[in-house]
Amino acid sequence: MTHSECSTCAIRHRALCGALDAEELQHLNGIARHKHLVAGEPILTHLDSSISFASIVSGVVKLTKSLQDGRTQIVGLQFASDFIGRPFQNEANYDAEAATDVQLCSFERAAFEKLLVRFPELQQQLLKFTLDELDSSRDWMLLLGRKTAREKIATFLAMVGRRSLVDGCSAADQLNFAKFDMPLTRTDIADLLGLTMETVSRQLSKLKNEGIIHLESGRRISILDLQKLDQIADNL
Amino acid sequence: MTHSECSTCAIRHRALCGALDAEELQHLNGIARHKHLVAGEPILTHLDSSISFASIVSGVVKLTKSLQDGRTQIVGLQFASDFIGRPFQNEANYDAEAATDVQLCSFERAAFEKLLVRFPELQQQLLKFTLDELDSSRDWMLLLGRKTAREKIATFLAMVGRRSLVDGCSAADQLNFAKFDMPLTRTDIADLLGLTMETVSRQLSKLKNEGIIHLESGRRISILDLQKLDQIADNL
DNA sequence: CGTCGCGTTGATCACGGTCAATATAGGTGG
DNA sequence: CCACCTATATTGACCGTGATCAACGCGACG
Repeated sequence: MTHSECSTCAIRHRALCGALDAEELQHLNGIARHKHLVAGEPILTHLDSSISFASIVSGVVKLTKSLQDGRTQIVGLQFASDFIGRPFQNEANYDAEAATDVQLCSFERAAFEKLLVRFPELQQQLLKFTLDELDSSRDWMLLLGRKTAREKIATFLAMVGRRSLVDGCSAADQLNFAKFDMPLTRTDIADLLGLTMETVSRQLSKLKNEGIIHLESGRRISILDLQKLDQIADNL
Repeated sequence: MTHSECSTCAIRHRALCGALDAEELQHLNGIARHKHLVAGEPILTHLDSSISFASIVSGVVKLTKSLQDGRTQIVGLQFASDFIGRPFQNEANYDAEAATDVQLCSFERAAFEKLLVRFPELQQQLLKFTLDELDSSRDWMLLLGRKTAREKIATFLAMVGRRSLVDGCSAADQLNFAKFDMPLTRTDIADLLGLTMETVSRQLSKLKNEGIIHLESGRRISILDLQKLDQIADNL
């Protein structure tokens, strides 16, 4: 809940605020509040959007939609430097919740929307972010509509693996190996890929037996052959 | 290929240009070119984006993505007044093609992007459009990942049916009935819903036998009970 | 040490896919 | 205007992937 200094912020140049110069940044900093959430905490609901807007400083956030009978689909995974919230509309049409412990840099709605009008660079950055998200949601539509369970799992592992290479800043020059803590439960993975958790578990076991990945203690995963995963993902 | 007068344009107030006042509109009009495409014609490819940006004046455009082996997913359906193109990036990561005959109001890339910087209202309108598209792509992810074939078809029919109520300006006050020409082939519908065209055909026949819709001559469809479709769509 | 949440594995089932035959509708030329 | 042709759509029989139901394993924590 403190005003910390933006200039030392880990996501200063990758996040939305990266579009602003030092002087403009002061205004954003003035309305920013840091929040820490533990895994499972809701961030915003289609009913109550307690936090209007935020940049993710660390951790993973899942965006979900559900049918009345409980069937759930994760419609977006957000990582450090990603933006959360639905401008120009009081309520989002999805729920957001912390998948891991999460640190947010959050903004109150009215104040943030004022800055959006005042600084076109900020609005342009938000537009770029939104266009990128739209691109990846279209990739995901192809996955959900047309890929097999095996291809889905491979696509997902390659994605998370690559992201951990970047974030973890690993010295893996060969770029064919990754080791990370899976930020999602098996059920979450199922809800992201449009599968059941049993199918997720089976497919992971299969990849393990084929020597493509290694599963130690539930959450800890090693990708032994990232290239092979890419091949499986796109059916090459 | 003519400069027509924007003030008489059918989509003047619903499309991107709706954000501009008469004077600003002159600048946009100056770079606009009208194009007519027949069904099946490509609009932009991830390889060649011959038309950089455009508003749809009439007709339906489908955005598709494919795997190497030919499996295809429609990742977006665009109607009159919708915007086409990928700003801030030379190539889109999808293909766009005319699903029906289409009239476009198109813009050359560099000129349009200049206007985007010059008129923040235009950029804001584009942002709003993009956010709306992101919302509906998330709705579609829920459909693709979690709905049954029957629910998918019902959702789709209700969507197209409602849209035809608006466009066709029908006097259907009861709002429970719609009649329209399906703009997509069965294969297109299958690619949109993540099904095969056989399953699409079977589900349509089933709805027909249940008296919820009426199928005359392939493309012409009547929705006899729109409310019932909504119930099926969301499993109420 | 027992409980609880999470994950794995097995047996069976059903939804939707595949392959194939037939039907219908536009479209073209005689 | 009809005969023909090809696209597109419907229907049927069968099959396979992934869902469902259920038992068991395992680790964390009180």
